[in-house]
Amino acid sequence: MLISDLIAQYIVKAVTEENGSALLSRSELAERFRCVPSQINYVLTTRFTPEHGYTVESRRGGGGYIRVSRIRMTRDCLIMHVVNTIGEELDAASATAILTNMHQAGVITEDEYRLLSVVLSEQALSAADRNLRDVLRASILKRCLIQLS
Amino acid sequence: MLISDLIAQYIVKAVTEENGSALLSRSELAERFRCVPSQINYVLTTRFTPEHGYTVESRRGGGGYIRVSRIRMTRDCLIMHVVNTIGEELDAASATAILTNMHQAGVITEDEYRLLSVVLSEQALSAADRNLRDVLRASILKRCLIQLS
DNA sequence: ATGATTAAGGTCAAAGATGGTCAAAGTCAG
DNA sequence: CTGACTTTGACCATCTTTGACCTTAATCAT
Repeated sequence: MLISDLIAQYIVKAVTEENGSALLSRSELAERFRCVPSQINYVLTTRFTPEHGYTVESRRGGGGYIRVSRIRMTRDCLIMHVVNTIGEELDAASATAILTNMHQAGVITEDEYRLLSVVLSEQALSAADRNLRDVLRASILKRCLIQLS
Repeated sequence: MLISDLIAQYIVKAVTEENGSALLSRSELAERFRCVPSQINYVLTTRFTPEHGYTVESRRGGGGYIRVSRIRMTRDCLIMHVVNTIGEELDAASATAILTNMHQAGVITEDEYRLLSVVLSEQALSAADRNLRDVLRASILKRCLIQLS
C-alpha cells in the first residue's frame, strides 16, 4: 500500500466521521504518516479534487488549517454540475473519476456505470487519435448525462 | 513451449486462484520468467484482450501494478460489451476468438456459433477484398449481436 | 502601531519507481 | 522463401516521494 493511499484513506475516514467536512492540520498529518508536508498537498491535489467529489480550503499562518469537504448535491443538480464541469475534452482518468463519483453518489446505476466505463475507455475509442478521443469522450458523456437527467 | 505461453498460463492460473482478478507486477513477472518487461505487455495484448474474455488495467509510477480480470457478465451485458469492443474492422482470428468465448460463456448456442463461424470465415467473404472483409465482418457481427440481445 | 518572530500552509522541480510503445531481429510452419 | 508470431531493447510516459525555497497569518516586543 502506498503512503499516499494510506493518507487518502485516513482523510476519507475523517471526512466521513466528521459528517462530510474534516478540519485537518498539514504538519500533523505529515508527522502522523512520517512524510514530508508537501506529500499531503500531493494527496489532496491528486485524490480530493471536485471530480472526486471533494473540495479543499485552507489557510496559512498561525492557526492555519486544511478543510476537506465532500460535495453533496441532488441527483439532477450533480448531473448538471458535472455536465457544466466537463469542457470540450475529457481524458480517461477524469472520466473514470467522474463515473466512480457519480456511481458512489447513487446518481448512476451499476449498469450505467459499467457501460459508460466501457464506452469511455481508451480501448473503445482507440480507433480515433488521442486528442479526438478526449473530445469524443466529453461529448458522449455529456449527451448521456443530459439524457439521464 | 513458448515463453509467452508459459507467462499466459501463469497469469490464467493467478486469475483463477484469485477468484477472477489478479494483481501483478510487470517487473516481477519479467524477472520470474527471465524476459524483458515488454514481453509481459506482448502477452497481455495478444492473450488477455476483451475478446479473450479479460480486461487489463494498470498504473505506472511508484506502486504501479497490472490487474488482469476475467470478464463475467450477464448475457446482454456481455453482448453489448462485445459490440462496443468491435471496431470498424474485425479480422478472422478475432472473430473466432469472440465467437469461441461467447459460446463457452453460454451466450450463443452451438448452432449460432457454427453458423456465425461460417459466415465470418475468410472463405465466405472471399468475394470481397481483404480490407473490406474485415469491415464486413465487424458490421455483420455487430448487427447479429445487437439482434440477439 | 509596527517590525520581527513564529507558525502554519504552498509550489515546484528533481529523483525514484513503475509500466508502455514501437520497431528491429529472431523463429517457425507452410 | 514468405508471412505470421515471438522476443528484445532502446526510449517514453506516468505516478510517487522528497526537499529546498516561498507566502501568509498571528503574535510579541518595543
